[in-house]
Amino acid sequence: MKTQLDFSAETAVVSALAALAQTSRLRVFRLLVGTGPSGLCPGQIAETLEIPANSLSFHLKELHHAGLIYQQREGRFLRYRADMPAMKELIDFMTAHCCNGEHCAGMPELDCAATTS
Amino acid sequence: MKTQLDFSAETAVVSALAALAQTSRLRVFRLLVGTGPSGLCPGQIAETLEIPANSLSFHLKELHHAGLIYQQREGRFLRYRADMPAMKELIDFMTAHCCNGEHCAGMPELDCAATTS
DNA sequence: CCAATGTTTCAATTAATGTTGAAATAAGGC
DNA sequence: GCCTTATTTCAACATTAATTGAAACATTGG
Repeated sequence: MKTQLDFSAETAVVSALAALAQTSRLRVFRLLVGTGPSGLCPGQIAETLEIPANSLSFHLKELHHAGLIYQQREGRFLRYRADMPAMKELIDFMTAHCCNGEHCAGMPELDCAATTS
Repeated sequence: MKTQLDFSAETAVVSALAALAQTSRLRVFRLLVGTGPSGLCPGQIAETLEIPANSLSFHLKELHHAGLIYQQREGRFLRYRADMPAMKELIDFMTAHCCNGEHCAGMPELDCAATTS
């Protein structure tokens, strides 16, 4: 078996990782995960995390575009929730490509000088 | 129990996510994971992924600073390997804060108009 | 010591990202 | 319809990240 990478889900994974690779956004997402199906409105998030409303809006959009959260209007409020299946997919990808699915050991040594033919 | 976030490992997690949130770096890391303990030298990585040597060096440094890979000199070669325990920690963090450790359901509804006291 | 190869650093450029204040939009209550 | 509140958009700015060519450094072999 040859060393080979599967680039199929790559762009989606990179987007999701990038969305979470920022302090404010990671906090927002964790907060939404913590509140579960009830979700939260931007006002509550902004107050809880002390993020200005427009900055938060920007970050929510990023998370939304990455497919990690979704929104639902409720009157004049907008409720955001974490997309748990999407997050599960991300973790599954990471797990699959971290330890090749299960273990992390045992590969034959390669000679650095021997370039791939 | 109150909604509360643990910011302890946050900066490390953000760094690791940021390191992986880039196509070239994700490919490099996945390649190193794939080769396991034998690791690879920059030359091999550059050739395999068709990344210019200096660009690769930049990305390797980023991954290294994020603690996801480590290097070991072997003569005039430098061997890079994925830091599997570090990756496992990252995945564990993600898992813990994705579904609160295990499940993803059941939280009481909150009223958006009711701000946290 | 010199030449050859592998790898990194440097400097410069370009592109992308995060933040902010002010203005605009959306919906509900009067 | 108008006021109030919630949320988003816009424009501008500051910061940071990615890419490249050229030069420098490190190590081995002759």
